[in-house]
Order: sequence, then C-alpha cells, then structure tokens
Amino acid sequence: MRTHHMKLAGWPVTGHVVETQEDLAAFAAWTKQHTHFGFDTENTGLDVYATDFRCRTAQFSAGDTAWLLPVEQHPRFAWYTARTLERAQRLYIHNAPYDLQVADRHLGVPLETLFPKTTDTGILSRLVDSRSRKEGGTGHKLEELVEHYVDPVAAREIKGSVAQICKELKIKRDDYFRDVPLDDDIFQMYALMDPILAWVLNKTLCPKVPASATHLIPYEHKVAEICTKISRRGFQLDETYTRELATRLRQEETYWLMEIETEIDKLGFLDSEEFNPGSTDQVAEALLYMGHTEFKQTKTGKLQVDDDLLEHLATSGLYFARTIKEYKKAGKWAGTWPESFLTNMDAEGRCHANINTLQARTGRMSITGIPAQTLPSGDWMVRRCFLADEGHVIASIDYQAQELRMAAALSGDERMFNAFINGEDLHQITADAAGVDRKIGKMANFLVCYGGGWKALVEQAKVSESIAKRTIAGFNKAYPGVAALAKQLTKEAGRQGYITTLTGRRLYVDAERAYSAINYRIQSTARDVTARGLIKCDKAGLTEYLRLPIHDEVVASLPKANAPELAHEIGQCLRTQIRGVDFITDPEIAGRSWGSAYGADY
DNA sequence: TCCCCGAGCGCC
DNA sequence: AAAGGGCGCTCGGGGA
Repeated sequence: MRTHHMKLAGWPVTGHVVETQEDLAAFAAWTKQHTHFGFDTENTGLDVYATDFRCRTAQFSAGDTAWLLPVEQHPRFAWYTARTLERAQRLYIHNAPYDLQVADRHLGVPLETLFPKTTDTGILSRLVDSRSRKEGGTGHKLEELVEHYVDPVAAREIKGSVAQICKELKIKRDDYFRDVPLDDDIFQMYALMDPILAWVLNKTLCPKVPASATHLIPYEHKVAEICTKISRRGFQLDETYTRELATRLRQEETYWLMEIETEIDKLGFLDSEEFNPGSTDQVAEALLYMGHTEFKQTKTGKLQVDDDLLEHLATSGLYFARTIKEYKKAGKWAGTWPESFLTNMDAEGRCHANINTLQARTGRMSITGIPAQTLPSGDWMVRRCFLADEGHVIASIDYQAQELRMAAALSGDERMFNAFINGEDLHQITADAAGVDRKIGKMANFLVCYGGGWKALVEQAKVSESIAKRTIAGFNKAYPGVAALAKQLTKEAGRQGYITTLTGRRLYVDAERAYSAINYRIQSTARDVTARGLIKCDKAGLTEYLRLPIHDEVVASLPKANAPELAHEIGQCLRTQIRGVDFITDPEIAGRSWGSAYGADY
C-alpha cells in the first residue's frame, strides 16, 4: 500500500493506493466505517462504448481520506469497487453520467442501482449558476469549480501537474490517461484528489442553490438518469448506407474541387495549387479579383462570404460561386454527419449520443458526440443513417408550437391565449395586424420571442425597414401582453441581474442584453415541459423506446405491432397544461429509418 | 505542433 | 427606441 499526503485549502488530506491483494483488507475495513463516498474513475478514454475502452482505476473518498483501486490490474480490484458502490448509501460524483456508465458497462453495476443514490456536483453547480466561464459564470469543470469555490492554488497545481507532464513528454492529455503507469505518483495524487473534490464540492454547492431551485435537485438527477439510460441504449446506425453516403459526399467534394481549380486557372492570377477554397479569406479575395465589390463585413471587419452571397452570385451566373458553395457543403456534410457517426459507432453498430441535460445557460439540453440536434431536416439523406431496432419503426412525438404556447402561458396575453384555445392561426393574426404576408408574420412571432427587433426582420425576411417596423408594431398591437412581459422581465433582469423561471430556476442575464430575459424565460420553461414529459414517460416504463430528446421533440423506436398505441402513450406523457394553455403533442409514425419521417422510402 | 478563436452553417 | 435566443461541429488562421 502506498500513501500520499496532500493539502487542500490548507487542510491535510490522505490518499491510499491499493497495490496488492493484501491491501484490500485495509480498504474493506475503511469502507465499513462509511456510508457516503465521493467517487471517480480514470479510464483509457472518454467513449465508454468504444471497443478498446478499459476502466483503469476507481477512487473513493470520505471526508479527507481517499482510496485508489487499480481496477485494470486484477478482477478482485474491480469486484471490491463494485461491492463498495452497491453498499454505499450515497455517492458524490462530478459528471455522474460518465462514471456511472463506466460502472454500468465495465464494472457490472447498473445505472438503475447507482443513479438514485448519486449527487452529481455538475448538476448542483448548474443550478447555482448555469453560465460557462466565457459567459461570466464559474464554469462547470471540476477544476473550474474548485478554483472558484475551494482552493485556487490546489486547482492550478492539480490541473497543471498533468498539463506539464504532457508538455514534457510531448503527448496529449488523452494519451497520458490511457498510457500512464498506474504506479506513477503524480497520476495517483491527481486521481485521488478528484473524489475528495467531489465530496467538498457537494458540501460547498448544496447551500448555494437558490431556495427557489432546491426542489429541482432531485428532479434534475431524475432527468439525467433517464437521459443516461437513453445514451446507454444508443441509436442503431445503418452502417452500409452511412458508408455509401460518406463516400458519395467525398466524391462530390473532389468533383467540385476540380471544377474550382479549372475556374481559378481560367482567371490566371492565382495558382490553383495554392488556392484553398475552404478559406473564406481566399474566396473573398478571388471574388474581388472577379470584380465583385459588394461585400458585407463581419464584426471583425473581414469581408463576409456566406451562403446568401454565394447563392446570389451563383444565380446571377457566376459559376465559381456555385462551385465554392457545393464544395464546402459536400465536405462539411461528409465530415460532420456520416463520418462522425461511423467513428462513434460501437461494435454492435449503435451510436451513443452524449446528452448534456443542463448544458445551455437556459438549462436546455445539448447533445454531443453525434450532433443529433443539428441534423439537416430539409433533406432526409442524413437522418436516413439511423434506424429503429429490428422489428421496430421510428416515431417522432413533438410539441405543437411549444415556445409560442409558452409565450401565451407566461404572458397571459388574452388574444394569444384565445388563439390557442380556438385553434386560430397565430401567424396570420400578426400578419393581419401589420398588413403583411403570413410568412412574415410567422417570422415576427418567433423573432419577438427571441428578443429580436425590426432590424433582424429586415435581414431574415428581406423586407424594407418600414415594413419590418410595421410588422413588429403589429405584433405588439396584436399581443400586448407579450410586449408587457418582455418589458417587465427586462426590468427585472436589469434590477437584480437574474430572472427566475416558472419552475424556480435562476438564470443570470447580462446587463447589456437584458432584453434577452423573455427568451430565457420562455426557452427555459419550455425545456422543463419536455423534461417533465420525459419523467412521465419513464414512470410509464417507456424509456427503453426513447432514442433522443430534441428540445421540443422526442424520437423513439417502437415495436411495429403496437407503434400507434405506444406513440400515443408517449404523446400523452409529454402533454401538459400551464396556466390553462394546453401543450399538445403530435405523435407521428414513420418507417424503419429516421429519414422516412422526412421523405425517404425506407 | 498545439490551442484558441472567428466565421460559417446545421438544428430548435 | 433598439436589442434575434440557445446550442455543436468544421475549417482556416494566428499566436504561443
């Protein structure tokens, strides 16, 4: 057994390392004295479902003492880890979905056993302040939180120690954790400190959760548990189709690259070998040479070359603009979607999206790994990559106008409220109030909920300044309650620096953008509508069918035979009422692939 | 060489 | 009066 003596915020902390099987007796004796543990694992990587993933070590803490077990060295170390996890009454973990998926898949202790007794300090920190470092918050990484709340020096030393070694050895951080020998002192101290920090952060953060939000603590843990179960199940990839799609897009990219070279050669002023069509700067330069001078500027003063401009130039006959547009699109699509799906796929051909249940500053979820929330919806070719399970079909259950209904519920605006009750066309109402097309009325409706003004409408709807002003004024006339709410929340945000949502969540609002407050309240409360729906689905035993939550929509894989009933049941679970406004859902059943919900045959 | 940022674009 | 909100990912480019 090896023992490390360390310091945290001036206090001594002790870390013990199990080195041989004989050391296990001392570890077991220690665990018998405690019921609550900080917990953490070190592993070969971040993708728990990768075929070469291994759990390397497990660490427990109680108060100022921690233990490390070299799980990868002997099954008995893994066995003791699993028994300790099962026996614990309470676990404190930073970013529990990760470590609990490790325990589930690699230590044989299911999520269902551990999540109900876990406190995730990541969740606590987001309830205290949802903002990232960049947005002026504390951030949510372990090191960031420790630096802010516990001990800046220790935070820097811990983080710095590994960073420095990586620099010396000229390796990446990921490689270090995969390859470092488990008897390395620096590694051991780093690993031992983490569960101690989780323990300390729990103590520190709990009392800082605003009173209005304390009831969200168990709720957010339930939401995280459900989403972790969804991640664990994964979404079946159609590997053959996905490979073909990736290949085809790369071929298109190559074709357009050759077309670009031809165009550049024709010009004769640039070397086509040197020209990089992926560089916005160089494309702008080429366009200048071609005599186009009508550029907008980006906020750093560069010439703006976006889709709008290229499309405009292409339709007015400039083939070069077309080639750039198509080249960029093919490459971007290949790399962002099918190729990334194939990289993320596990041995059974399933993709495990990483669902961050409280990622956005409004509490909205985000999905990383496979960027499932950003798949093109105007075209089925990318969504076609994902399949319902064998014998299943895809179902999509989404809320009807979730955010606009939330605007009605939160503002209590009579006209908007009645429009939903009577099934009137909200977009037409705005349009009529301003004397514009329905399409523009619709844009204005969303824009106001996003805190936007007439200038944004000019950009988006391509209308004149006066029409845009008239439309926004029309909205305010049609729905005065929404305008009043926006004003009231802006004032509230300016006065106290934050707003509180209907569910009690505290959201800080930047003083210089206080007008965002209404959007924050709408978006955040809408997020909670979906999250509460997920909890109802879980209680009804439907989680095994869920594949992805996407803001105001849930995607599911349902057994073909009773897909309609199950889709209806999910829809009923998601449905809710707020202040008399009904949040109704549209269950839709498609075919085997997700693409079939967007027009694909299969 | 690595890391961070801006620009651009996909979604709700 | 005016103010478009929230994400993730890719690439190129500049600085360390």
